[in-house]
Amino acid sequence: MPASVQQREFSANFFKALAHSTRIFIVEQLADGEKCVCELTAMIDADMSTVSRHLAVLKNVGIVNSSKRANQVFYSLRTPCILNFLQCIHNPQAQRQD
Amino acid sequence: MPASVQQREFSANFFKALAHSTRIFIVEQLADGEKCVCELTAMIDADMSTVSRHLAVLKNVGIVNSSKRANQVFYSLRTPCILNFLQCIHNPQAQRQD
DNA sequence: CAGCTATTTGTTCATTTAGCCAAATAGGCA
DNA sequence: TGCCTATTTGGCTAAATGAACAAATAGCTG
Repeated sequence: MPASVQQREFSANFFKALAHSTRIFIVEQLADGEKCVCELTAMIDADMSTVSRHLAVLKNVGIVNSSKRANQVFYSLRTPCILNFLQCIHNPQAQRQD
Repeated sequence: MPASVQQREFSANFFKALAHSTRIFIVEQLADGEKCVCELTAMIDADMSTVSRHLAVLKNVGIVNSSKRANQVFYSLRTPCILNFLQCIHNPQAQRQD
């Protein structure tokens, strides 16, 4: 699994996108199904513009998808394996798969 | 899997530690077994002090272990599930495990 | 002990990021 | 069309990060 320079850049950007507790929260919320910006904003103590930017960061690396219906934008999780990895982070020993 | 605020902070710091292509490279190299700072520095186009700081970042969140032997410090990977996750990042669809 | 090698840490500078507010955009609906 | 709601984007400031060089530390070895 020797990754190329481009692959490493991509991976680093992917991790960067997850490197914020608000974005982790968003990912966890989307595990239950899609949500619009307004729903997420209601759960997060921050401006809607801030939440929108967090979502843009996640979308930019393909972690979430967005679909516009009426005048709302719904975001959904596109990379559910993040959820597995979150478990591994908190319990590394139990998750060895080699 | 509703995480607590502290868990999310921890996860975010974990991802932050991986959010740099040099640190991804280090993790990949350590997949083959432990390496000392000088070996890693020889592979990376950066100052040894920079590599040492990258290793400190990884160690700080428990991604790597270090053990000093003679006057060298050897680093080893403590969270191998990162390697699985790297694969998932590049091929999300193939890795659904639900 | 003195000198050498490996590593870490202090300092500084440039770049990036997060947040808010305000303004712009887009899609209903009267 | 004109208003209202939902969302994104521009502009700004404060804080965090990454890198290099130099200095400090730690452990050999003569």
